[in-house]
Amino acid sequence: MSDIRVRFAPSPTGFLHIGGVRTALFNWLYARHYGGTFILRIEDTDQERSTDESIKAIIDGMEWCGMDWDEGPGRGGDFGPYRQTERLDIYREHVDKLLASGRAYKCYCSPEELEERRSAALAEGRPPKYDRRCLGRTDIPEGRTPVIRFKAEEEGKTVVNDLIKGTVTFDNSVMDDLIIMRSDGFPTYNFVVVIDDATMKVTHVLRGDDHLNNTPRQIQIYKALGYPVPEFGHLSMILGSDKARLSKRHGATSIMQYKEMGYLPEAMVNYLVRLGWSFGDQEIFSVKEMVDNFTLDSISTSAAIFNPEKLNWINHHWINQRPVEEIAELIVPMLEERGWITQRPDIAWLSKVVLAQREKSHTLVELVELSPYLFKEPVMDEKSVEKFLTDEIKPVLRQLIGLIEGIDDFTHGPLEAAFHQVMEASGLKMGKVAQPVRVALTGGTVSPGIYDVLEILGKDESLRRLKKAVG
RNA sequence: GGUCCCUUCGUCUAGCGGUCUAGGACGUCGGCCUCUCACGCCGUUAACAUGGGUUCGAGUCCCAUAGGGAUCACCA
Repeated sequence: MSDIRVRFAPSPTGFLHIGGVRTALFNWLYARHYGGTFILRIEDTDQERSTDESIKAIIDGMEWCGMDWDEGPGRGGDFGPYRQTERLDIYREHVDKLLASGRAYKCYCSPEELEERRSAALAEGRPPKYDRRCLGRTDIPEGRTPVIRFKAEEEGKTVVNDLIKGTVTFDNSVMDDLIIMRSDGFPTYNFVVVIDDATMKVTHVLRGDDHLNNTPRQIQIYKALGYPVPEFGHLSMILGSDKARLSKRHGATSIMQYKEMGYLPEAMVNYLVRLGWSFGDQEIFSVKEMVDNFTLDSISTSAAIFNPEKLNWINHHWINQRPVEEIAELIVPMLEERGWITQRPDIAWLSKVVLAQREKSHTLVELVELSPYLFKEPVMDEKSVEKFLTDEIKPVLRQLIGLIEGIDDFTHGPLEAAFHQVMEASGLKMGKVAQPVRVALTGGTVSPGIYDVLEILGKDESLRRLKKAVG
């Protein structure tokens, strides 16, 4: 194992977001490619919004995608705990250290005062920066619990040598003294993320580029504490079709929603990896190919728009790649949900359904919804009945019924022979015979190949439907 | 508004100074195949944001402008 250590650190305030999955994926791939360690850490210092259900959603999503972590919830590790609410002592220790060294100080300004000064500054067009009035303050106001601020560098520049964006320079004068511990005793994000990454010995921080602006202040904290500064790599965001940050109004954003919509994890991961990463002209990647070829230098710097059509295409590809039996297993719950089956179906039989329908399906849900007539009485489409189940064709169908009744091996070969016999006798072309049969069996004009439909339905059911159609 | 990031077909992207009259993929459109619908196959469509430099030569380097995004909380 190399000494590369990366992490994915979501906050459990909702479901696992598509953007988060992509960030996790890049970290995971980086770790797996170089034989490093992948850490899952739960950032739950926001007590108000964090929930256990969300933690479960994150874990479920990660597992569904096949991203396993080496350290973190359920796995343990030498640098835990891996939930921030269980690390409060560690943060306190570091705050004290900063306080002692003079790199942090107590601030008694109330939120109201701060807000007042903030808006005043904004109104005058000045940057809203904390004026340090509590730095070195000796009078302690009664009845106020202070926050603790980090004393930022006043002069010079802080340089981020970003693995993806390149060298980014920030002027220290734009950074103010950020609050590292709130009055309720809970530390804040920009502080804990540093402590966690430092104490967990994270070597590479790969995260969304919405954090790029936070990086210089974090670097200052690393330095103030004497910790080595990790490498940073800031991934650009995933956008919706209107170039705005991906959100609910662009459709599904939760990874598990995609599972429910009938997407395969290998398809999601394949699609997501190509959003911002490329390997020549290759579009289709197995997990192994991704791991083998993943490097940071082929990550693009610009934001990418999430494109459902391409996802569909990739999902279609992977649906057709999986063993049919596995797809059959995956659609069982969907069939149950719809009440189309009441007991566990025969997987060998269900696999035939999958085989017949998967080519035209972008998702598992589509595959299922293409097939109601294979599970229950078909709904007869009036126009199709009128057009194809004519009086002229009925004698032909009766002949076919007669022939079919004599078939014991109800499979493609014998069925085809029966059709050809009927075609010869009637002088009709395949299309003229197949369409009426299709309508009789499925209620409509769209279905898999007619022999497949017959075979899936089976002899008894096929004959029943055909007889019903000829009256 | 300040700061930071980004800018090749509608979309994802290849391109790392000459091989680019810019390649692939999704999508679109057309065709072939065909028992329907699809799949598949073949073809089509369409882009270097703009303006200056640097260079013998720029999609590729630099600078402006424009546009987009992010961020400026006792959220993460």
